Amino acid sequence: MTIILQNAMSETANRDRAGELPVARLTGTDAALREYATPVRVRRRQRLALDQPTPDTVYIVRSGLLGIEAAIAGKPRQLLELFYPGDIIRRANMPPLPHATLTALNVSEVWRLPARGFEALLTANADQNASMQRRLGEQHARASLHASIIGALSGDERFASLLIELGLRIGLRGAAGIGIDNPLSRTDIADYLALNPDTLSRITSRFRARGLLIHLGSGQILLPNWEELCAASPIAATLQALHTPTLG
Amino acid sequence: MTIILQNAMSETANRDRAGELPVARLTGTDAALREYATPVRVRRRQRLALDQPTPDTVYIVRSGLLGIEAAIAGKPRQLLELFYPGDIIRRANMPPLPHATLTALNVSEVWRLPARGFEALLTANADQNASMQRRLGEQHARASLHASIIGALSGDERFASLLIELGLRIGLRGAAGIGIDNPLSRTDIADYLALNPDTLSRITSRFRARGLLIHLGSGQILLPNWEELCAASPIAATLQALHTPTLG
DNA sequence: CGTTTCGTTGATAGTACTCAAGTGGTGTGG
DNA sequence: CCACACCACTTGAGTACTATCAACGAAACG
Repeated sequence: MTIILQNAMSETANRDRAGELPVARLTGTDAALREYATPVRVRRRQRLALDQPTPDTVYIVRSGLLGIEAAIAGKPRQLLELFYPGDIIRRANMPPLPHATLTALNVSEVWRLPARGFEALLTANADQNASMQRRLGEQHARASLHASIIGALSGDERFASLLIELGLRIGLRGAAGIGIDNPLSRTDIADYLALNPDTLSRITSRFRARGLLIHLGSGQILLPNWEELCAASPIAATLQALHTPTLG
Repeated sequence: MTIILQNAMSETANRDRAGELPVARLTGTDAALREYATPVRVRRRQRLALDQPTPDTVYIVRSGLLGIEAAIAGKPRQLLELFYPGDIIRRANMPPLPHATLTALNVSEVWRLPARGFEALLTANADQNASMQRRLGEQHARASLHASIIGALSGDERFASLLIELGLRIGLRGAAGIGIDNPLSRTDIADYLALNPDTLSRITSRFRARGLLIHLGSGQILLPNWEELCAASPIAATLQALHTPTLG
């Protein structure tokens, strides 16, 4: 099965994807951005400084997968938000919760900008400004949807929604289904979906029994039945809209 | 008690507040904004068009209190986000969920701008751009915190957090405690906190028994013990940071 | 003054959490 | 090569919390 995945043609091969090599092609606006930015490569589980709100560094994801962690006093750790290539990360957009850290969930490359440079870039270039605005709006929509998922969906539905999101973002279409490489750890998923790790384990067992999920080992999973997986989440259409790259 | 509230001096009287008269004083940036904007007055429960994502109208709250509602298929209605004076509302920042509507939760005034006018405003004025960016960032932080609240806190803690938020935003400090005028309906609160209305009723009963909440009738409530209320929420400090107006 | 709507409360059921024991894979040392 | 420890994960039993359903009470409205 793994071989099938590796050789499979992906329908989404023309866009950035977590876990792949950093994109080399630069658009015009990317080149302008590059002048202000410092490229930073991070390994898996590496943390990026996010504690001090005053300097307010801006990160722009080039490749890989990152996440914001935080913990409310006396409560288990939470994974607040996931960041994909193109996303903009800054402390001021996150709630001032204790132990808020930006962590690379996979090997990633980000561009680091001082807040002043970011602001200067936006005011200098109207197109750049509009595209950043649009991207921040998408991220806001995703954050709001995440609250909706946690508040309204059952555990099974939450997990199905995450699998759909990951499939759309970093999935590779193969003959046996959609393969996902290097996903989040079980603890990460539990923290993201506001579930207990034990409960999540029960859910994954149910999904395997239903034929929705196959564990391939070493962090590789396979989604053999995309149709039925989408049927298991009441927001499959919304996820499709938010996690498919806009062509414009 | 009502009289006490009406005559009470408020420590926060110098800022916009829901339920009061629209602010009349315009700063320089406000005046620039005003050229592009159409003022719209809405009564309680009035809905504003938000369905079509293409024209993407931008609303800026001048006074009052509004909220975004949505419903996932087969699930109860949700109140995704609350908007206070100064907030920026646009469809593109919200997830594409069915039945998404913008509703005035109190008598309010908003400024309506076409998306093009909003963009033009931002590119024309760097200060305006920076301040809008900052505001959108705050709103993002609040949306993210809301997910955190729903995901990690118990029903009692969620309700305490909402009372603190409302107290900070629209509360009037009186001799008997902090009074709040015209709050959300019971259903609104339940939909916002991702709780069942019946469960919420039990929680309010507990809060009254604990001396944290007094119902005054006709939508007026009183928080007699702010200290203890803050102790009932693990994120009181975070709420304070996000819902106190920045002096800059 | 009836009707309607909203809010409260009790009994019951469902779901997820907690704690604990068990399983499987991996790496290390004998 | 095997024994062992270690870790992540799984699974079972009991518990806590919230949802559901139904009945009741109170306030608003015509």
